[in-house]
Amino acid sequence: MQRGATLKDVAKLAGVSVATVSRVINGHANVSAETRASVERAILKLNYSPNTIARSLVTGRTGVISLIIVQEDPIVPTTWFYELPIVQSIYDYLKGQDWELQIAMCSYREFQEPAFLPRHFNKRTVDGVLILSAWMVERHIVSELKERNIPHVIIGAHDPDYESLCIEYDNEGAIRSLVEHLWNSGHQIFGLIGGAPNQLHMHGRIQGFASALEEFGLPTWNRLTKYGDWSIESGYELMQEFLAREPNPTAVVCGNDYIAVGAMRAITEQGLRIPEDIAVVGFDDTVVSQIISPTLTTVRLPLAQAGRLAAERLVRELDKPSPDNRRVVLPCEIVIRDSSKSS
Amino acid sequence: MQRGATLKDVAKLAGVSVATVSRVINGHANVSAETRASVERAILKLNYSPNTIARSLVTGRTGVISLIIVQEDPIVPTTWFYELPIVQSIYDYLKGQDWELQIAMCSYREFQEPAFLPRHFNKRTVDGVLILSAWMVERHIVSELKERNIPHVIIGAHDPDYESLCIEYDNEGAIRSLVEHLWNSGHQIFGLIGGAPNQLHMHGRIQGFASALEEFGLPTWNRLTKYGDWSIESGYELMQEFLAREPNPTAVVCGNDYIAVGAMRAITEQGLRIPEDIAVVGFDDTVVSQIISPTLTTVRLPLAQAGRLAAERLVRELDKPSPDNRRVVLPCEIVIRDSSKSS
DNA sequence: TTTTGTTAAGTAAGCGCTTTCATGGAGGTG
DNA sequence: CACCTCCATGAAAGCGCTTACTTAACAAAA
Repeated sequence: MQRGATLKDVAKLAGVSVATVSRVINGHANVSAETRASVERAILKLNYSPNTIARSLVTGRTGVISLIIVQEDPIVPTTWFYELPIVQSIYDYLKGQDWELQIAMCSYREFQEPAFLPRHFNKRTVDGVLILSAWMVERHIVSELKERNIPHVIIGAHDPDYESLCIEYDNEGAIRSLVEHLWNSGHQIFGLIGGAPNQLHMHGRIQGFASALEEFGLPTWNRLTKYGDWSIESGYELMQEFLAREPNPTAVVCGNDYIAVGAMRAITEQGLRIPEDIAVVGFDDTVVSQIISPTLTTVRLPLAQAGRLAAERLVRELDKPSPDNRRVVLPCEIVIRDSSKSS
Repeated sequence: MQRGATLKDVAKLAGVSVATVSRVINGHANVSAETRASVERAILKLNYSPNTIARSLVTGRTGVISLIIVQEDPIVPTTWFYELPIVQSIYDYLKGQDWELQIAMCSYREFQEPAFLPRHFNKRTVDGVLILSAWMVERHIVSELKERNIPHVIIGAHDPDYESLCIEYDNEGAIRSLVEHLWNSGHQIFGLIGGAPNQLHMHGRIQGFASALEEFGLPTWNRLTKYGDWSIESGYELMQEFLAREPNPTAVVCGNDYIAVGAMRAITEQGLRIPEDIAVVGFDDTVVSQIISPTLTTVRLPLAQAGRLAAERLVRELDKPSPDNRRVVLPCEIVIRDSSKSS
């Protein structure tokens, strides 16, 4: 870092005091037009720009927001598809509002450790925090944040008491739409192949699955469920299990697109056709859903919208702390493709 | 941000001067063991941690590194697969070294504007910069950085004069291996479907393609090339053009996996078989290469390695500025799958 | 004994800014 | 003309830290 001109230099050149220069810079009233003009001339001449650090020391604000990306443990590269669109939209918004973005990544285990936040804020000096997590944000984390008086917004999850601002996806509604779509095509026996159920996403999807089938009056024995992880392999294996014993589901709802790809593989290997014999739907609308054959019906999460909204809310909270309505649940869009089209 | 205990508080509690406390914190010599112990006790008792901002103001260092992610204009979501692994590996390394990571994203057009860097460093106070770009980093950017005395490393590209530290991929070597592999399977007529040739990646791949074919003694008319963008659609259309007129290539090298997917679609639509009639290879080893049928031969870029290496070098430079060897070219691994297997 | 060196600790300046308080002049009022 | 108000400006404190300089104590050398 090179040191440029300071307030003092500008003041000297403009023939005024540093206080006046500071007033001009911060747009305060009570500065005469001529003084302002001469100060501005001096600023231009010296190519002056204020030292953010010094300013922060006085004001106690840094203009930096921290984004904590909470990840699987160990990290699963396929979750990356999910994270960058959110980062992008957060950044895009923050850029327009003149906030800086600092990022941190950690596993959900690390994140849960009581020592995590103290360590995190030890060195870091930020005004607010965005938490991108697929897991419940534990109570002690919210307390810690409150205690330190750091505004925060949770993206994709919530805390047990819904105390924090949070932006979530309507997983239940999405699953419900999916089930409705399949129901309308005449399906009666539904299978669910889930990913790790400790993730909140999955939790909502499981709930939605059960309640939708209930709503349609399906007997309990017609709702088959299996849980693995989020991989192609897991989908493949669990689908094989479904196929190994009666009753076979005629429609399979998968926790994400990768699981669906695995399931489709298992189905076609058995010589069964998709969607004629078994319909398959996924979740997340990743690029694979358009490439796989048949193309995969799936759910598009409003990732960019979530990121932007979270950033917006945090900035609003930072500008003037106010009790805001706490929870936002964003609707998801179902994307119908060939893997579930009724013939 | 909540204000906690200060140096002064610690000094008072320990019955010493602030200077002594500062010496203890920074591990300076000339502090007696008892004094140190009592200061440390006071620190613990007050749960004190130094104010990074105040420290930065004095030392002129912030402990923050900025990562500038330079993107297509408009943004193409499919490049995200590329960026996050790099961010991840950078972060992982920096975390261990106690550096913070601030990120910025911009289009390559914005990045090239003379006003970009001044504006960027206006507010931002960072010690070093990592530039993730697929385009040549222009001379004036390097000068600006030099002038401001900000160490930097370029990832995935370079500047015209190779003045900056940079980490690149051996695109030429990768293409050469690919061509060699196809040559060994008996192919004689090669097609290349490229993405935007203004990207340095593509540049290296084009070069490598030409020189490899030269090396194998192929006549010029047997090297067919077409350029579009990086999308499935582009690959599809350009492949159709290849198929529309003689001579048809028997092996097609694509600029990335998406282009390859499009090309494969065009080929199978014509009733031709892959790889029997035409072999196809891609680039980037994205998840689609494993999902498409037949599975796609492709090239795996050492993304994580590049990110880590870049971070390492920057930190080393920051710790003790030293003329380092300037350029690193990382080898890529070719991943042979079904789309190019000789029968 | 006096001088010099060494070490532990303190004093105080200052990093570049914001902000409170003080000041003085211009203008308005009775 | 005395008084008050209002406004533009300046002086100076202080945000929390590092560090050059100083001091004091004590030991070793002369």
